[in-house]
Amino acid sequence: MLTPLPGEGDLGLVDALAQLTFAVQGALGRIAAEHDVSVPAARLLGIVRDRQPTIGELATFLQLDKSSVTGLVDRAAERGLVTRVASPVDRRSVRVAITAEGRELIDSGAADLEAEIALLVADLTPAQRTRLSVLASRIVAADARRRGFDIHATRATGGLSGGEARA
Amino acid sequence: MLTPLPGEGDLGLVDALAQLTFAVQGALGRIAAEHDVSVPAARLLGIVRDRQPTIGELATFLQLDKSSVTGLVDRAAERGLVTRVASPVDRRSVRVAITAEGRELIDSGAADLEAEIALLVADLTPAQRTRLSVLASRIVAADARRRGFDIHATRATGGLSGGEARA
DNA sequence: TATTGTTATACTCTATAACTATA
DNA sequence: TATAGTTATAGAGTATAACAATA
Repeated sequence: MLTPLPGEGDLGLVDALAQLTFAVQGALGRIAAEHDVSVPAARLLGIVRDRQPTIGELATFLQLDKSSVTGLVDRAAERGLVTRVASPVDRRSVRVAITAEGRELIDSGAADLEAEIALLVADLTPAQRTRLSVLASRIVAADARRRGFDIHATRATGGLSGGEARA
Repeated sequence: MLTPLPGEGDLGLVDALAQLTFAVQGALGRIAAEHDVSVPAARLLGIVRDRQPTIGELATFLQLDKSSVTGLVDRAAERGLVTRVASPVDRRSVRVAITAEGRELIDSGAADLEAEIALLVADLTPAQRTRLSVLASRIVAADARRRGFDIHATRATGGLSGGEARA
């Protein structure tokens, strides 16, 4: 048993985390839809907001195949949200950069997400919110470490960044 | 500010929750893939594991369009994981029931998920895990209430059930 | 030879609109 | 008329396999 003596109204750790996940993903999906982008596209913007990763790095960050990232970047580029920048050192490689329009979108979306999360945790006391934040951070940091990512490179990206990595 | 005085290593509530979400969804995705199903299909199985909802009810639970649910059920039925049962009271309506094969798959997947979550929270003390479970449960319950769902109808579905509803 | 990225292809998921059949 | 569900269609996301360009 993962949860020793689950109390009244406690779903148990597994169900509680899974359902929390669906609730947060739902919020992300609604916000992304309001801005006419998909969740993966929003996540891409969250990452390139602070970096200019290569396609391969993005594939690692997002745990997707390179070809999937090609398509993701294609569609975001068609919409003017990102651009491909030729690498000066390796002519096989490209770096993905955010545009002004893309930055505007992700900044606005991040603010919306903060508001949605505030709603979601409205029932918790400030102390409980801090506790949750600390516990979630610890889990994410451990997971990132396990996967070889450097979570401390993370900035406040509105949470749309997903896993962060060191180049 | 949602997070009063974020401490060392604290990502802040928004980023911590969002990234936790991606980590859990990643685990869900890996497990589903191991069983050769998609995450939405696994979620469908998690719901029909304990109920025989109509297409419309599923659409409400999953926050999807009816036509999306039709496709989801079509593909799951082709694979022998669920079946459509004619409603005796309303001949327009169908109920979706899980098959023995579907049940086997979801039971096995739920066990895998429990193991993955255990890994994810390996760094936490038992007391911290309980605390996290309680906080997450409270958030999910409040969200469900807000959306008009009855979370207390929930059973241990391996967390694959998503939002629960009263018929 | 190995790596970076793209292309071709196929499947799943999703929504909108139009439809059928019941109620 | 209204409701339950399906079909037709289109677009996004994803992976695999094969490929071109460069290292």
